[in-house]
Amino acid sequence: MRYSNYFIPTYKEVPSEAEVISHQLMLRAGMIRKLTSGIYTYLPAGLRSIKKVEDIIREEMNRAGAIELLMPAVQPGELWQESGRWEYYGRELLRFKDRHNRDTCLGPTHEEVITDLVRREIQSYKQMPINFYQIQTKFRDEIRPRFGLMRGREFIMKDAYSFDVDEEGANRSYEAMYEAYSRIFQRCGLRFRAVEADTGAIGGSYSHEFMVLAETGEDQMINCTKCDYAANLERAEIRGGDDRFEAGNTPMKPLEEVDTPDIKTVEEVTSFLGISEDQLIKTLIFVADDEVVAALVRGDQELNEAKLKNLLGAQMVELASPELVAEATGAPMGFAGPVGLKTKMVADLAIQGMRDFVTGGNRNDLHLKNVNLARDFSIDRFGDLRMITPKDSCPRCGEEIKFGRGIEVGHVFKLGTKYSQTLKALFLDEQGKERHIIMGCYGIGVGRTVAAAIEQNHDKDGIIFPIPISPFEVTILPLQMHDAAVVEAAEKTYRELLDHHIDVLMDDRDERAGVKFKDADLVGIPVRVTVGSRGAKEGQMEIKLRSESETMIVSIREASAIIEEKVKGLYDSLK
RNA sequence: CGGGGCGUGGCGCAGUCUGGUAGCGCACCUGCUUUGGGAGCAGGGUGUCGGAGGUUCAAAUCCUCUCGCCCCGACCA
Repeated sequence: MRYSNYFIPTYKEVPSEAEVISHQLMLRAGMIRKLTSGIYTYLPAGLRSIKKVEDIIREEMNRAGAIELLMPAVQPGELWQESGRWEYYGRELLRFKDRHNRDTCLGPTHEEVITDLVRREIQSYKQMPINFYQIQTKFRDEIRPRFGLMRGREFIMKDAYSFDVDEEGANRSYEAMYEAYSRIFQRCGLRFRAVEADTGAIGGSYSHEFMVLAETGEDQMINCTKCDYAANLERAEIRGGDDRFEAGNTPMKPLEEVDTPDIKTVEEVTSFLGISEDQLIKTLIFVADDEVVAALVRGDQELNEAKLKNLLGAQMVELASPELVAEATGAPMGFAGPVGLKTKMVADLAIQGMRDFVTGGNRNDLHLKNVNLARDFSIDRFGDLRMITPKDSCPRCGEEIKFGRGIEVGHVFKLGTKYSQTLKALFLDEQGKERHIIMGCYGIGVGRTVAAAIEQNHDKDGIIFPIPISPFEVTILPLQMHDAAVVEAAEKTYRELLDHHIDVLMDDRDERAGVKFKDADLVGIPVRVTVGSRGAKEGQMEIKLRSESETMIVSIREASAIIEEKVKGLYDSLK
């Protein structure tokens, strides 16, 4: 490709709208432009990167036995009503009516469509296992799009769906995808980690997120410093025993009412009563699929909504509105407590060992002291409901854990029969018995992968692309376009590299040397070849890697062979 | 949806408080010089000051409404 015949509009200045480095650099390097909030045009160089990631994904998916197809972006609401998600997916699902007034939506994910296809086409155990994937534009009407391609509303995603006859087969499919994902991100030059994750709105029973390690990441995760346990924050289990307190044999003190005028928050109550936060129980009122539920956690700990949802087996949990809290407890927000409360009650395990604690009194300006389990109230169900903290230890081995941040670039789920049940995807087994197909689903954010790679690979001058996903592998900079010797040497090398199928950008613009250097660094092309008047006269040119500071001087005659070696070496380093 | 901020030439911004004929840098066009790390000089073009309404002799500036964007939070593969 010749630069003069191409389009890479670079910026010298940082656009004010961009906060994170990958967003800034993608704008500055002329890779993307924003159309409106969360919606971007991929400019030619950006598209090249995207395509390279897609190609790597295709290769590895095909290698893992998955089959590519392409499903529609526009989907009938009817299907979503059938799966039940029309109601539960929330406002992220962009809905509208077509001219016949039919409910319609833009696909944020494709479980419904693929399951519909499979239930029509797959009847027999002989047709499985099978795994379909596509690389396609998704639309999710995110509450708050941000950080450029990191969280867009319209974005390119690879989604795959596996179909198996039994649990064992489903596990094999899951493992195959897990392996494929590891290879994909390895080849993209990313430092990543697979962590256990909650299943969220997609549903299902088991999942891993592939996290690219980055301080600017939106997701928090923990990992064990000793064993290989790693999980995202929502998922991270609490080690049994960490919260065990010795209740002791001292008798329980009598229940006592205390006036707490306008004292609501944990800090206010504890300082007013002169107690520590772990002597208090927070009573949080939730709505879980239309049912009001009270969830109890220790005052110094934080409730984990994902765990609450799982414990209740609910589709959706939401913190109750102040009006609903008043209705359920008989008191304004801030005075809820378990004693005398009529709603269903669940509690974190840490509550079990507590003795003589403080709770709200379900009356305005009232708290209760010396409250005790069993004597004063009972709990419908106990479970691990709280957020993990740095003080906790690894749930597997008990060693120290570490907190980190990451960017979620991929997610693999075991879906089980969630969708094959609601959408009635059945097959006949060897005995001629009708059974539900066992599913898995697997996603990769393609644009986000490029953004994450930039987040991990850049310096003050710009992007330092891992070669497999760089828009170009090599750029040639003839510094004096009016010097025939320079142009000739550059053209010769350019032709030779093209002949060897190297992706090379020839900067044939009539620009000053500084401009060409700055642009090459900004765009982050991994191998830079410089041809200058002095060198050309002596039959030499320079090779420099974007990731290194040394420059290598080679003869024009050998240049293309050495460049090819360099390119190969960069690829090999990511195997 | 709650809180905060911002909309002035393609980009980055000043001007708004205190109303008086819209400016700077970069970019762009022409010419000359320059030519290995975002050149210099000279000349030039570029704006319904996000939109609508109002106050005023006069509005980028004051008032009302509205649209959009960004950040924090809630929320979310």
